[in-house]
Amino acid sequence: MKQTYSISELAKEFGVTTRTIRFYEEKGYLAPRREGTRRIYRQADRTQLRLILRGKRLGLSLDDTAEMIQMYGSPQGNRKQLEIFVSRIEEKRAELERKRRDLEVMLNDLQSVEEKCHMVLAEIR
Amino acid sequence: MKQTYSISELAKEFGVTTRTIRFYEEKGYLAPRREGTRRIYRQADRTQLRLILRGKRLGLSLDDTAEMIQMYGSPQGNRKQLEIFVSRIEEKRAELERKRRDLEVMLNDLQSVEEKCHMVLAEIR
DNA sequence: CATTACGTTTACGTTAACGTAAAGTTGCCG
DNA sequence: CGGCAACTTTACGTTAACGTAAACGTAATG
Repeated sequence: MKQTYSISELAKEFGVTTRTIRFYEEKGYLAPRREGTRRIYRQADRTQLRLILRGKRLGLSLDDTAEMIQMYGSPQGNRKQLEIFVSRIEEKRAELERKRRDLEVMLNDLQSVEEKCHMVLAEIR
Repeated sequence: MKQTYSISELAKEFGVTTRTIRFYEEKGYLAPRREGTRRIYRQADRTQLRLILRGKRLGLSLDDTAEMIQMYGSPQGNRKQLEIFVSRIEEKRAELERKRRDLEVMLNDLQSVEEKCHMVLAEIR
């Protein structure tokens, strides 16, 4: 289990370009250490990148994803702030739940199409 | 149950702008009838729009979504073609399954954060 | 008949998320 | 020491998915 990674190692591992990784840093979503001018990524950076890419796959904007990642920290603030926070979490959850329903429907549709195909194929023979 | 809709009715119903709907038509993903110059949308168009927006919510590109919608038709072609078709379906399914796993994880994470919040809130009182 | 509401086409503008190219630095290998 | 491989910064380019504005048509309403 490696401790640190170069930018191209990370790029390779996650199937993105180095430009993409630098772009995320440029936007403030990654902050690797430096060794001279070289970027050094640690486990935490790697995790951060994984979370960003996960959000991306789900069609979230970088900003939205970053907001979600923020939420993963331990909850702080007074009662009022916490309640606001909870309601923001609820919003995100509602959005994700909707995506999940959409996903279920699409998967069902695909499956039934595939079954149809198999039936037609079985008949051809 | 209405038979036809104007563009702004559809826009309102789905929470998009008329520009968006015209854009989809411009790209060939919608083809409403005309009454003079006015666009008239029927149930099939409405369904088509719903499917497009569903794909969008899941972060699919318009092209990808259109490809999926295409698949919903009844399967055609000879054996070879059908087998290729099935494997394309499988690819889509794999992609969607991955999204689903991503979603599950994010939802779990959000839930546990929310629980933490409630615990902190309970302690504050 | 003027205004208001809704529709149309045409066309240029905008934003997010990178791609791509140029030009330079660093470290190691033969 | 020459050269390649991997890294760097800077900066302009690109694409999808619309936004926005102008300029016009039509039809119902006060």
